[in-house]
Amino acid sequence: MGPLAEALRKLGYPATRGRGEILRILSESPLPLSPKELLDRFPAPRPDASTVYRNLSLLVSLGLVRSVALHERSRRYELATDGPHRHRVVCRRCGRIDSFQPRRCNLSRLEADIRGTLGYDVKEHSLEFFGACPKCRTTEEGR
Amino acid sequence: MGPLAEALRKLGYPATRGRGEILRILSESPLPLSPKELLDRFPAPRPDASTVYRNLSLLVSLGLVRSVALHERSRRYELATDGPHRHRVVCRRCGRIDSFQPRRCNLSRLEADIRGTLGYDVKEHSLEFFGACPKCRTTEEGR
DNA sequence: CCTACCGTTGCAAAACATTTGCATCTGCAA
DNA sequence: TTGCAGATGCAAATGTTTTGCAACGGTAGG
Repeated sequence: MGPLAEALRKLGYPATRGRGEILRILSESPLPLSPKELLDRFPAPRPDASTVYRNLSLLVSLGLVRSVALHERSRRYELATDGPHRHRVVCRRCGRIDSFQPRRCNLSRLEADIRGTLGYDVKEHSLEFFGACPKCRTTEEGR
Repeated sequence: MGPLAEALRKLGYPATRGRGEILRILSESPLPLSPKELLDRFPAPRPDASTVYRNLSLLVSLGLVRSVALHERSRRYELATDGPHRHRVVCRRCGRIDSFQPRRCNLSRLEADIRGTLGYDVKEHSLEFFGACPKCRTTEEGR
């Protein structure tokens, strides 16, 4: 029984198989997954889609999982428990996604500005880059 | 006939009423709008939702409009033609959205890193902040 | 100003994503 | 081992976005 079961139970929620699998699958994926992709990677017996949605939203509200918005039709999800968050780079041409960990987010200054100007207490941010991946870049040059 | 009609025609697409209205409505909104909100602000006769979707995707592909992802169920859209892009601050509690224009995006260094490390030619980025707005902050303090 | 053509629009329906109600089942604590 | 709160499966509702098709409208050329 992993630390996730522990974390869940500590928060007062049963550590069911579905929840454990979601956390395991996300932890094994280098990229954030859509609910559909997540479901596809479930070992049999697969839970119902509604169960996956319900659990994702529980895990998000508990802070164990976080959503990633890549301007697609559906959201993606990643584990929020290992280390600082990651940033994404998406290829506009072929859809390839890469992620990287910033040395350090030098956005604290900007966050302080926001607090001063707009009065928000900023707790999180998300930052995504869009462009052309190495492969598509060379293809694109012949335009 | 505005400069938008001109821009459209220059690109080989008819400047229809629907397209003009989308650009006008977006230009008058301080915040990015969902397709639904956009439709709600159309003066009668309102176009069909499918027309709005079709035109949004055309305008995005032409670079006149851009999508904004705020981790919601549907995307939002904003004008891409006036000045540099804006960043968003979203209140996790009440959903309030504010936007601001960064003095300058000091992300060029990060973009150079990405080019060097991952090989991407980065053309755009989006940055959103999440937290508690002034009003919700005071409410929250009593937790 | 008129015409023909191509692309756009409305409408209906399909496809897809997400949420909800309810009866049944399961994890957990006593 | 039992009881109960909460989780799950299933079906259906809801919301979002896409698509097919026939009718319509904007534009360029006459």
